[in-house]
Amino acid sequence: MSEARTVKRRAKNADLANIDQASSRATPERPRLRDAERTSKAILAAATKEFAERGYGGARVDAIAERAKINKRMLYHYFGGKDALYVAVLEGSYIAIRSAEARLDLSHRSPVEGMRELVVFTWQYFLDHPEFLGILSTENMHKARFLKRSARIFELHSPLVSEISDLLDRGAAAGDFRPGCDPVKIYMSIAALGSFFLTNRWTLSTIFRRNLSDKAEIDAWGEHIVDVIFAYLRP
Amino acid sequence: MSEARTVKRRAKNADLANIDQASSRATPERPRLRDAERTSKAILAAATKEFAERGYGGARVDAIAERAKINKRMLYHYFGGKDALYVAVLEGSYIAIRSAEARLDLSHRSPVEGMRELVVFTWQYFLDHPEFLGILSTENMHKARFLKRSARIFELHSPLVSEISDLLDRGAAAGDFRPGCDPVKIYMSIAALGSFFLTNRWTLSTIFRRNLSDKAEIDAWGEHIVDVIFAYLRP
Amino acid sequence: MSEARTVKRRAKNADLANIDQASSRATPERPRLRDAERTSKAILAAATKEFAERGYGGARVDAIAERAKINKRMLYHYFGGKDALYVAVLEGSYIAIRSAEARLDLSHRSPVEGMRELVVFTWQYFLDHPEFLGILSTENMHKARFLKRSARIFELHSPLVSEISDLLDRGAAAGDFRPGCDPVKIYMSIAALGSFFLTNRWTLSTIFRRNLSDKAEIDAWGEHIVDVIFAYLRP
Amino acid sequence: MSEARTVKRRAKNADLANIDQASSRATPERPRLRDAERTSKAILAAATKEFAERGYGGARVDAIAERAKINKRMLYHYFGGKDALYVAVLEGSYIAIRSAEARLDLSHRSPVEGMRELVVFTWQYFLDHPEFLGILSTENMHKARFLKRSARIFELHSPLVSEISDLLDRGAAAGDFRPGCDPVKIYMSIAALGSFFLTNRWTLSTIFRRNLSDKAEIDAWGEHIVDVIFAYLRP
DNA sequence: CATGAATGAGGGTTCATTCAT
DNA sequence: GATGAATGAACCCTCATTCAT
Repeated sequence: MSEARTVKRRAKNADLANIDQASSRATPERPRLRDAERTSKAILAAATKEFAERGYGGARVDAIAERAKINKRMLYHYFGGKDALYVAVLEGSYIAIRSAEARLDLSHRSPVEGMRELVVFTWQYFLDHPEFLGILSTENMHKARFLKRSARIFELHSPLVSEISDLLDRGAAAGDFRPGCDPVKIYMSIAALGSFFLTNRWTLSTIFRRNLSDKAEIDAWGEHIVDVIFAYLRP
Repeated sequence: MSEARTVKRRAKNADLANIDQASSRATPERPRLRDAERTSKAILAAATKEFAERGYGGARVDAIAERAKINKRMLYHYFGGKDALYVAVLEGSYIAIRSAEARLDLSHRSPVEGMRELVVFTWQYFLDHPEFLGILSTENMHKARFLKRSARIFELHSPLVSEISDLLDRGAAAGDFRPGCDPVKIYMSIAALGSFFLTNRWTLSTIFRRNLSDKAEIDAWGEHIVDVIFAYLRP
Repeated sequence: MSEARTVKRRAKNADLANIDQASSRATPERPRLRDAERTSKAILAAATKEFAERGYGGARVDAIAERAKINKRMLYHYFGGKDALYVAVLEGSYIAIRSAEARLDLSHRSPVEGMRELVVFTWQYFLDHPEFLGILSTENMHKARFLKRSARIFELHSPLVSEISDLLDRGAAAGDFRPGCDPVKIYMSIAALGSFFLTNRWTLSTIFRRNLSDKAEIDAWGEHIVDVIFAYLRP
Repeated sequence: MSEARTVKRRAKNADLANIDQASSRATPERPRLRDAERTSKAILAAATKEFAERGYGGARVDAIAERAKINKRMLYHYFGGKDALYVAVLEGSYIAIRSAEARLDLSHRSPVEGMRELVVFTWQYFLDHPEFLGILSTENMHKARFLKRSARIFELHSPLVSEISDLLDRGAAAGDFRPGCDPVKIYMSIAALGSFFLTNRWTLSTIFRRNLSDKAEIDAWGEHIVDVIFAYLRP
């Protein structure tokens, strides 16, 4: 039986970059009533945290509802189910980082300056948005099963590749970078160094008996990434 | 994991380095002897796969029993429960990689040769043992809660740091490497570049529309890691 | 996600004709422990009642567990789920009536005697097994969705058609029945008159203000069926 | 149904005989007038289908609202709730068939002609109004719990009994029918043969491997009903 | 040592209904 | 009158674990 009724409604919020501000509002004196947009943003923000912290399987719908301070039923009302909510979180996470990245405006900077900006931004973004790394980790554990469904995800990323490519070309032309670098490899190297440190710092801190969550260690690693990338780009 | 179940038994198997051989038996002519050891190895191997593929929360005790082709009750008999089994898997995974690493015998190689060997070995090990990365990912999602319990995990890693340190010192003395490099940072960089590519290749393949599971891409990335590390070490 | 794990186990009891005796046992002093056969029969008997009374959708898994006095979990252990349990009930119901019918041994009776026996048996069976009619009603509301899955259901019914066909042929040859009657139509007429009265007596009693659940009414209807069928068969 | 919800409102529409025309309006030139009546008829028509197809328990209030293309809240506004809506559907269904029947005007026909007319009409009505049989089936599964509440239901049916009684008396007097037939039994036989075939054809088609939804089969059964009834009435 | 039946505590999801606008 | 957001009570099902044999 179990005649699955099709989900009628999906997330309405295209731009999820401002998840953090979801709970702020013009009229705080009426906190949580009859406000569809606020409710759905609150659900998304709560779900992002829950999924990031516990993974898809470990995330609890009840916990999301509680975090969002909404009735569990609303989650189904707005998103249709755990799966669809997760997909919304996933897309929202990518949209958020790519939107922030786009604001860097790398094309108007010198190659060296732009590259440094990109590395520093990426590292800082990872630091400020641990949920993003958590979501990625979870999604990869599932071999990107959900992300593959997303039609627009590639288009979202082509500007990033173009901008890095542009930086590399200009850098090579100016003699700042060695020529022939693959922009995707560069980005992946930046992301690898940043992401690995932050997501794996718990086991790394244990096996090396060194608290990698200390500010000093974190700052040092940020500089390290810059050093590594520029050493690699050095002509 | 959230609901910490009291662990009643612990793994009885000290040396878990030979997980791979779990299902083979040294003396097939004596089929019913040492079944206890064989059973517990089968459980451990099955659990390693299951935990790596699905994470702690997603792993199913029934699935482990089925993979190991043993009665579920045996799992409790030998390991005491899901938690303890997971800890055994975790320790076993670290022991396995560190044991293999130790066999590299870096101290008898030239700095450049030894460093290349370490990078290549690490990359190859990650490629050959996807469970290892899966286990790490899971454990970090739990902020190394289980690993912290392990007393001997630090000792397991100090030889690694020493050997890298020795390589770096010898390399700096010989003028092959720039001086002052932190061996932990070097190892983390190697691991970061390898681990990130492999664990995140699913989402990366999707967002960049480039099949990173292709042999050519994998091989290219292996060389890329070597390039990056040596570029960074260049005096 | 919801990675549906395939049901591993199905009802083990092929012959479900003796559902009623499911709860009787040789050693009643140990009522409900570690007895797989008894447990699964108890579940089936309870499910048959529940599904018959409330339909598929209205039946509650909890209610079945309570009726069977077993832990709800066992129901999934033995049958895999509500769907599969329902299918087991459905098949069991058909097997039960066809088994009882087969014991009539119509081929050794005279055509008139045999036909009367069939009509009376059918009526009495419907009276004694209200669950059967309830199950049929439910299954038809779902347009036999589940029954269609059953491979063996047709074979189960061909002996019935053969036996009625034989009765009709012999009756026609003896001049007792008019020739050319369709055995399926005859059976359907018998079933129609019996089934309709019993399943619809609740509304019929109300609209005609006549208590059709009275023994006198029931007996009279039984005779009526015989009259109608024989009137139709009269040469 | 088990959980009796207190009915707060009742259907406002006394005459439900014209359910079929629910969505047509007499005066299309005044589009926004009498929308209340139109809305309530739309709800009723939608509910009739939904209840007939899925039963009381299986029917979804949301589905009814969607079918009727009205806001769910309106359903509560006009009918008070699922229970009361169901009762309205039930009464409407009976009123509809009895109204149509009354238009047969059996008292002005010869006994044989009238009886044939009644049989054919009933069969055709069942064919044309599958919802009616679905509603009856559902209501009987609940042992006519809701129908019993209806005060006027008996009066609705006494004309039918009278007319059949009149046919039988006139037929017996004319030597066309055997005397002493019970009009209720006759009607129930007609209904039984027609209803059983249609409601049970899904399982019957499966067990006898014969597609009873084929036009040929349906037509043949209609004739069969006439044959059976007249065989029974034959003096 | 080994088996598989049994269990209780949730997990995701759905439903009829009410409330604020 | 009409809308759709909000709710709490189930409902089906799953899981790690224990118990009897």
